[in-house]
Amino acid sequence: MAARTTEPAGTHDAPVPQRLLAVATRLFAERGYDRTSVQEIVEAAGVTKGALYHYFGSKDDLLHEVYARMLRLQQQRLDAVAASDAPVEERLRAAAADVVVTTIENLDDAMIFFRSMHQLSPEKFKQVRAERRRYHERFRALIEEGQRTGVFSTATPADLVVDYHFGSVHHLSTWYRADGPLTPQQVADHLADLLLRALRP
Amino acid sequence: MAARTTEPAGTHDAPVPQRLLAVATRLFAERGYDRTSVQEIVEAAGVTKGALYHYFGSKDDLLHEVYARMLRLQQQRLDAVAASDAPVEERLRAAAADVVVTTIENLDDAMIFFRSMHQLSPEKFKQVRAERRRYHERFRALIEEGQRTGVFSTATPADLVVDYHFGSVHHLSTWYRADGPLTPQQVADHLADLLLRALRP
Amino acid sequence: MAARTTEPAGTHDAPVPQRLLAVATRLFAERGYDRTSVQEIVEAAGVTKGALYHYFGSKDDLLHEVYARMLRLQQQRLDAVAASDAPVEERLRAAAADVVVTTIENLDDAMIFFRSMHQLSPEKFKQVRAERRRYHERFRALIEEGQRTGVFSTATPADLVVDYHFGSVHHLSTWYRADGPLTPQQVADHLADLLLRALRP
Amino acid sequence: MAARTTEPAGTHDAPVPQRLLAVATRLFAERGYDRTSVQEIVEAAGVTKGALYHYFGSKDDLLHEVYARMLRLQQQRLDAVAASDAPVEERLRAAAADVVVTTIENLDDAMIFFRSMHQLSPEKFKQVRAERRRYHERFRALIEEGQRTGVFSTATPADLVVDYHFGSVHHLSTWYRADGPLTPQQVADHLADLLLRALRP
DNA sequence: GATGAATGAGTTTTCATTCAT
DNA sequence: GATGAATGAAAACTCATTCAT
Repeated sequence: MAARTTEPAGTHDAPVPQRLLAVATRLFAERGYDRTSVQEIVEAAGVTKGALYHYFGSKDDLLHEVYARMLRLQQQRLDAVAASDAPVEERLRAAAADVVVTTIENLDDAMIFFRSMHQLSPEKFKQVRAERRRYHERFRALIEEGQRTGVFSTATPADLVVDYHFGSVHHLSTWYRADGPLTPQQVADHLADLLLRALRP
Repeated sequence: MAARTTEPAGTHDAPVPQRLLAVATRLFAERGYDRTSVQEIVEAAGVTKGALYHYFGSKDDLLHEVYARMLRLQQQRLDAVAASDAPVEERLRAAAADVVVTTIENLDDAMIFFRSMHQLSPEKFKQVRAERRRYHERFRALIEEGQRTGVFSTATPADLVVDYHFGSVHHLSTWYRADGPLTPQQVADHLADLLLRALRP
Repeated sequence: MAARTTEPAGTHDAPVPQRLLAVATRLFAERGYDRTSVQEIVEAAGVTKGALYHYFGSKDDLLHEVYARMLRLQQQRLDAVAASDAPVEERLRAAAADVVVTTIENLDDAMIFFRSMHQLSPEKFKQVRAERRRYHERFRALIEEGQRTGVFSTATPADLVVDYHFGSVHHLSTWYRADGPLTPQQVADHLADLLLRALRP
Repeated sequence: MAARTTEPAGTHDAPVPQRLLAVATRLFAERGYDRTSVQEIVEAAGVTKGALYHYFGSKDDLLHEVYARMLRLQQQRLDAVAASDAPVEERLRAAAADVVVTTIENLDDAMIFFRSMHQLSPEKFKQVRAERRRYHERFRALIEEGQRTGVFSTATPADLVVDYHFGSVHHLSTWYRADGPLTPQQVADHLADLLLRALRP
């Protein structure tokens, strides 16, 4: 927490590629991918276009990098939570809350994730979707486990439950404001609670 | 319902403005607003650029029209449902399910709605957001009514519950496929059920 | 002949597409296709880039148009000459001389033809090559006719004779100068004569 | 001849400058000078840009080197042939055939020679043209000698005869295929024969 | 009402070359 | 000898919009 003040890491005098990525993330979140020009990115990062293309093959690569970073982070956190030996409802609650906190803490990435995915090149899009699906499946497995063991209601297909919850995660970037009344953890607890309550038998 | 076969209304030989709007809706949903050129729209509609600019002041106007149509439709349906004198849980269930069905039946509009809102000009954006807020408030009022009368749990702020549910509605355009296993009504029933179950005291 | 002074037709205030084509032809011949920028073309033609792309789909299209014009002209002249009922050696001599005169009279086109063919897009390249082949075959048929009837020597395959002659035509753009000692017709007569002498039995 | 298998000399692990030159020759012939980037050359040669600029002052230098190599080779072969004391028609036949064989054996160089000459810097262009002219003059001297001594017809200026023959040599890179029906020597014999037949008094 | 030629500022990307290490 | 990061100018092409007809 000490070093982190207002600007995202890597904005000041970090190595060029990191600086470019940090700046691009901010701009993509602010104005959208298509409305952010390469020119704006390099100006904000204080380098030339040549430098950008030295490190990234295309504007699309920059976007993909944002996704890769996010996917890596989320998969790794979910794996950690799901592997604990707590009861399944606690594992699900932890996972559901954790993805909310992580999303809020990286709200720029999240906004880009949900809004600009279809602007990736088709092949990169496929790749991201595949990784995303793996993530969803891990999450769904928790719900199915609870349904099998009678802890959760089977009234709703697990698939749909997953989409229900991730819809609300997705939506966070639309309404959550850091200066609002609730801390990330409070929001996370509420949303996880809603999920668990909906699953009561 | 009778007339709806395969093509969206207004594609064939409807009056020019409707035809333009229908074509633009499809293209915006398919490739995104920024990636759809005015040229593509007029070609697909079989008219010239001059004709488009005769009826619409700008490309942005076309997008705004999509929003206006959707907002009008949803507000009107919610008003109808909320005004009934059924018990509050039934009114909420009906409203929650109805917005799902309506969204699925206008999935192109919905996709555009959630994905391209920030591409509206600032003033139109504000206008749309304001109408959207009114809609949410109406919906929230139902939840608050249930909470006041003890029918719904007060564990979660009504605000958050609304966002929870609309997150899942928003998300529909990401995963719902017409050729999937569930009909729009079945999805709607499940999602409304999840909401009501989460609200059980 | 009256109107033709120094500038190629269509340079002054001809319709925009013709003007663009005339200017592009000159520049492509002067500096080569790759070294001629679209910017230079539109500046020389006194229009904007948008106008160019209104009429031509790409820079490549402009190049293709030069080829199409040249191919049309040559094929039509060869057809006329070959269809006469003069003895075969006279028809061959006329064809051989005519292609030289035509080439010299359109030396810019010819230079582009031989130097920039491989810079066409692959599909257009194939198309041009196919038309070119038809032309060569028509020419070869004359030689084969003479060989069959004993007028020409059969020492050399007709194929090779065609390539021999067209090599020299191709080469014209490398060495011929309008201010040199020989008129186009004189050069044509000499080259046709060399061909006919080489074919004496 | 013994060592020549499939790859051009200097491709495998020859010293860096030779490797660069071999790779550049292949790429220039394949895609043309302007369409070959320095990056592609160094990648194909397995070295870095720095290395290239260590040995060659510019991309243009690389092209010039191809020309210098070709010109050295041809001049030296013509000198050898022309210096023999055989009758002039035999010397001319030998020279005419030899340049064909040499060109076919170095078809990449030949293609670059005729197609990319005007892409040299002006000063190098002049230099190459001057050497080329010397070569042509040596060749023309043979024809003039034959004309003076009555062995060759004087119907055509010697100049034009030279251009006629070199046109066909130039043209080889356009049509000759190693897997075609004729060996290089057969092609050479035919073309030399055509030249000699055309020169019969 | 409607056309389509034309604009001009914009887009992403490429590239030969340099230079501190 | 050799590296590879960085430059800066230029490349082809796109696009929403306007306007004389």
